[in-house]
Amino acid sequence: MKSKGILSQQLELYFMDNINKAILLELQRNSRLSMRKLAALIHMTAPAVTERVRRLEEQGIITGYTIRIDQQKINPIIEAYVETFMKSSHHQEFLKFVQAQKEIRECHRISGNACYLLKIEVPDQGTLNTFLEALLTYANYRLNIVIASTVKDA
Amino acid sequence: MKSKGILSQQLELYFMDNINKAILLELQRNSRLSMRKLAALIHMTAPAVTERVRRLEEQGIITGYTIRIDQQKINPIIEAYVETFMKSSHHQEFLKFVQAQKEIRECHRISGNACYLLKIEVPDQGTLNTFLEALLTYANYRLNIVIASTVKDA
DNA sequence: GGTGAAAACTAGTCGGC
DNA sequence: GCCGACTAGTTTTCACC
Repeated sequence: MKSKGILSQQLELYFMDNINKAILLELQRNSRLSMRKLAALIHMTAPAVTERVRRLEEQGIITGYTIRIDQQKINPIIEAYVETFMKSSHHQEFLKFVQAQKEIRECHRISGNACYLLKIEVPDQGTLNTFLEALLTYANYRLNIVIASTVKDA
Repeated sequence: MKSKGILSQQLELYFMDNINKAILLELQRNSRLSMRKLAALIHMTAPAVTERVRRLEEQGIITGYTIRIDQQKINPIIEAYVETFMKSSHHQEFLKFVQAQKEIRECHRISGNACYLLKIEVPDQGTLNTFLEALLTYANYRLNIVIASTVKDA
């Protein structure tokens, strides 16, 4: 086994050829594929593809195997994007608030008008109201309720 | 086997007990679990859990098995949320534009100030510029570039 | 919904290219 | 870095309770 210098190790770290791209694409479409079937899809053998998948995991490119769930079928929710304008510069406290509030699904620090863009999900208007009152402690906001969405698959 | 009336069939359609919730949670954490291991985790037997998963798929609650990918490691991108203000009411044409532009990852019709909130991903500033010029045909916009993000797991 | 066994499939390893 | 074959173990899928 050949030893490698630091540089080549780093270059290799995020090396991404067409085969790896194909692997990611197929696993994204169906993560339950066995290594054999995956190998067949990309015209390779199981051991080779297994090793590549192992590396993709090791490098943190594949960060998990999960399912897509139709949340709306389970319990309908109200989605909203909330632009927040910090009242003071207590960002640390605000970020703690973000972590604590389960209604907040995403928090994006953005340039431009607002300080943060929050994506929230609440079961009903009452919960929304409570949440917004809590938010007011930290920031003024502009509420954008989602009426319809199109999300493209990766 | 007891026959069921139309009503009970419909009620059953989205029936979601704690066991099904547990199944979804575990599969969300690891979709490659075998039915056996999944069954062990939720204190059931494999055939029982297999049947439940089959139904969850059939009902469209589980819509796919996929992987989480660290996109930033593969090719760093600029993410932005773009609020758009329609110049005219040609929504149909705009929605065609949304479908056609691969830079647009999500499109949310929202109440409030803007008409739509777009989430876009571009590889560089040049692409961003080209995209925004194309967008200007349909709408005025407010650009919010993402500096940092926290996304919570479902 | 549980059980047990048969049939099918799987990941992992090996020498060789 | 990849292949093909082999093996030991695991998984799914039944019929039946």
